[in-house]
Amino acid sequence: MPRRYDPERRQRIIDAAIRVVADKGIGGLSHRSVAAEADVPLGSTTYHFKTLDELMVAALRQANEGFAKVLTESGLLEGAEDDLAGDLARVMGEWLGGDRAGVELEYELYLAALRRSALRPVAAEWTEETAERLARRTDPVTARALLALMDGICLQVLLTGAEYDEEYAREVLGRVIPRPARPSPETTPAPVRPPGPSHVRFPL
Amino acid sequence: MPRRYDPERRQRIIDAAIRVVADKGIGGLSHRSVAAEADVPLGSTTYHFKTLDELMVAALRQANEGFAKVLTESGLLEGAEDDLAGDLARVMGEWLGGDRAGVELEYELYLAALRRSALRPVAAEWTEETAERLARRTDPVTARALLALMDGICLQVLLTGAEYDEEYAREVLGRVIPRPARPSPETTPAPVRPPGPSHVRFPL
DNA sequence: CATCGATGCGTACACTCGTACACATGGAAT
DNA sequence: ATTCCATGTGTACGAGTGTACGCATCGATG
Repeated sequence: MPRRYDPERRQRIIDAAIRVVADKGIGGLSHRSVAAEADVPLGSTTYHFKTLDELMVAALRQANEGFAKVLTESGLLEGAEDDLAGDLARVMGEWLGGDRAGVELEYELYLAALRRSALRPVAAEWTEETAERLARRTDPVTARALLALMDGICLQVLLTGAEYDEEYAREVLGRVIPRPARPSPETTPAPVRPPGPSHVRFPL
Repeated sequence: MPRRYDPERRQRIIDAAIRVVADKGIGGLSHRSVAAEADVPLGSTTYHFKTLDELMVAALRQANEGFAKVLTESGLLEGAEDDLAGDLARVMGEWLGGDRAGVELEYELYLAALRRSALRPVAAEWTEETAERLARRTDPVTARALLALMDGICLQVLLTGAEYDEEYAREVLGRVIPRPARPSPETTPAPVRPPGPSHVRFPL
């Protein structure tokens, strides 16, 4: 009986759970499948995580760091440039274009909160935090809206199998961001920017 | 042996499947659970739907009509008024405020397409069609963006347990819609009210 | 009437699941 | 040194699963 008193046992189980969800989906998540993937006996997974919900909470917490990391490393949050929409569209592109399975995994766990109330606080926490970080380059309301729109765009891509269109994303994200009020008090509400949808390609 | 040769057997099975998903989630969907709910023998469900994917496709197709119906009945599509954002926000409010379980059901089936490629064409079809209908009151690009944003907003509400804020929705939806540059005098830039991220309630 | 295919019905098999529990082990506290 | 308890291990049980298959029943076709 090797490997007893493994101090990282718990972490290894979480990692294994993430791998399981990544390639078999949430439906394939079970104490047994995780135990096999982590190469630990069944009793070990049930000991550390009494219920699958507990395990999913831990997995979601860890998986959530995926996009957060991309966001951090993009330097987008420190940047002070004007083109926030373009930056976000680019980051989304990198995220979606990179480890697609990882993206699906994150969304699958995130969306699981729809039915599993145990996951809701974690999902809420993540939304809260990300919106807050985003708000550094805009205002809280806009940050939340950008987050919602990004979610919607990603879902359209993932659910329908469409191609991600960065130009399109940049365009519509830009519309959500209020233009910095010009000093001239005259340029009333007009969110300006001629919509010119003519040159925007559609994801099919 | 009553009820043989039931011509509506298939439809009744689909209805039962929807009820099962509605109150036990997709995880609770099985040939047996559906058979019990529809009050038909097991063999009947397996006969009409060889796989659960087939059954889910049928269920999703039918469930998708929920929001579509709300959209139609709202008269939003025929209306020619200016406040499309407000109309959409109102409709969303009605939808979310009404049969909440029904909404969760629709999203659950819709989101299931993330992992089940069999559902993707159906999801894509629905998106396509709804965007098209929406485009009657704006342009195709905007329609798609509105759809994405609405999905994102709904998900934030459903996943985090937050309250739906119609005013907020109206505001940000409005930003996505390009204003036909018209010199209307007093339309204010509408200062924003945050959705109050600080007091998001958790269920439970 | 005879046949045949679509549909319905019941049952059985092999499998996976969560859960429970009894037991082993070793570090920490006393 | 002894005790205690968190942790790890193995096994078993009952419930639920998809699937397959044989038979029953009807409608239509010839």
